[in-house]
Amino acid sequence: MDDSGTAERRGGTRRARLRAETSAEIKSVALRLMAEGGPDAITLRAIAREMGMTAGAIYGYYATRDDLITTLIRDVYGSLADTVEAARDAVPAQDTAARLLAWAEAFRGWALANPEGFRLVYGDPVPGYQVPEGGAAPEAERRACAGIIGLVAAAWNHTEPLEPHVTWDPSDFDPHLADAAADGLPDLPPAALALGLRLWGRMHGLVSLEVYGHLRTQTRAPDKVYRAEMLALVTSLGLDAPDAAPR
Amino acid sequence: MDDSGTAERRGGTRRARLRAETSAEIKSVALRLMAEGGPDAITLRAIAREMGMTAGAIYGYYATRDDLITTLIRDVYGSLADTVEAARDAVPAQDTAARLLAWAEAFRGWALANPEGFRLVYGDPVPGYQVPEGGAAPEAERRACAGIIGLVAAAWNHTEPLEPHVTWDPSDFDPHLADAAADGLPDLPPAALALGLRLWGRMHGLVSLEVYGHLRTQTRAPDKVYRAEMLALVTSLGLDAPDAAPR
DNA sequence: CCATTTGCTGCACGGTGTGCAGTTCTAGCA
DNA sequence: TGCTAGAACTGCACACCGTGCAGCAAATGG
Repeated sequence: MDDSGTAERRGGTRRARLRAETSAEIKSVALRLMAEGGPDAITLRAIAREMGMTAGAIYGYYATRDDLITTLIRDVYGSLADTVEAARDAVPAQDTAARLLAWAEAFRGWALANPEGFRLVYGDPVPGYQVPEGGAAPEAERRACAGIIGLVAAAWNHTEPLEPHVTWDPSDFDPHLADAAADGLPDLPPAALALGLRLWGRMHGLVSLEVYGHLRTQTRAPDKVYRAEMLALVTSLGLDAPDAAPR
Repeated sequence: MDDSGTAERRGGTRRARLRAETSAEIKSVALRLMAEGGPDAITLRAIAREMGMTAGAIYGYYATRDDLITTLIRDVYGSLADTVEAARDAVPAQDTAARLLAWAEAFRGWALANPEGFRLVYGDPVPGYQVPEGGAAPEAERRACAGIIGLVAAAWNHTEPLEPHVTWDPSDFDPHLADAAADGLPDLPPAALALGLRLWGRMHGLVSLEVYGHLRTQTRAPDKVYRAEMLALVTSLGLDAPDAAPR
């Protein structure tokens, strides 16, 4: 059925292909289980049961349960980064305020649509999982940070005069942070990096409270609260905030 | 040694006292285990082992493991509320900006000193734990919210003109929220409640990112970032921010 | 002094992650 | 085409976990 002899030339041998498919199926089953029953539902035995295998068989694909979780985090964080970047890029590049709002709304929307994914990425992912050194998904996290900092950079001319004069040192930040954000932007001052992280925290705060159920006990309109905060954020950057109900 | 007959009149019989002590010891051992080995270390068997008992014995004090966790959350959240309130009250009542900053710094300080407690309260507390309906510690959470909203109320005269005009409905918020904050404050407009929640989120965001290890991979000075954000927050309320380095 | 209540043990059940000996199947060579 | 090395998988074991329950011992209270 297949050219076993020369198969290695065009994308790996049949064995390797089957292996990759099984590995991908493990991940997809794990994600499905997580979506259905929460992060606690990710158990090797459940995955194996679903696939008609034994738990031990998974150890042929992932050295340990935490390795599997780390891979899942990488994938999920990547999908988050894709989502917010797509939302941003659906808005004309000139309208920085709208791009920032689109990013922020997409972030909250993704988090509420994938609460398990949000917990996986930003919280205690799963019983007993230990985040590996250097973070679980450094690449996607840098993408997210770079995206926000890029928006800050686009607004920086308006924003800089409004910022309090705190003296920053470039060494206060991860070197990759400035590099990733500086796509065409010659040299962004460290204060802008700090502002980017602050914006990140500002978006993360309300969304995190909401995902973990702390906000809904206090208000019935978390969306309005979040939107008001994001409008205030845009204003604080010196940008013109659109009207309250743009949609 | 004690008057067993009339003991019930002054604080419970000897049996009840011993029972209360054992119950308290269970909690303290659980907290110690959590501080040493993370939230995952809170297992009934480990607690019992530490106390020279059997796991089953704990069921005489707490109906289920989740009940114990809920009690722990209540205690820990209460200690957080105590800490931030004390820090706020150590500052003269007139200086609202300084009181807010003290609150914010105490919040971050507590979170970094008790990361497990922070996870317990604001994150997935422990493997498989389900937050009971209405939240695990509604009383302490209301205290925390009321504290922030009280600070907003104290600043409201300065702040109101700066706020964007979003129309809020009083029914957007939990009725208890306004009640708890309105200690002598006759009727706080809903916009101030919304602002309080937004401040809560703004403090929570950076601290949460830092506790879960997302901030340190991007910056070496999370304290500076947080402080800058809090100074900007104070300014955005229309208050005079103190100098950058008050201590 | 005795009956009752209470606290606890010992054990069982089903669940978990993790290894390892042994078996089955398949890929690739002769 | 047949054969063999090795990959993939099973079955089982171990040590944990939360949770119940029968039974026992001690403290309590009349």
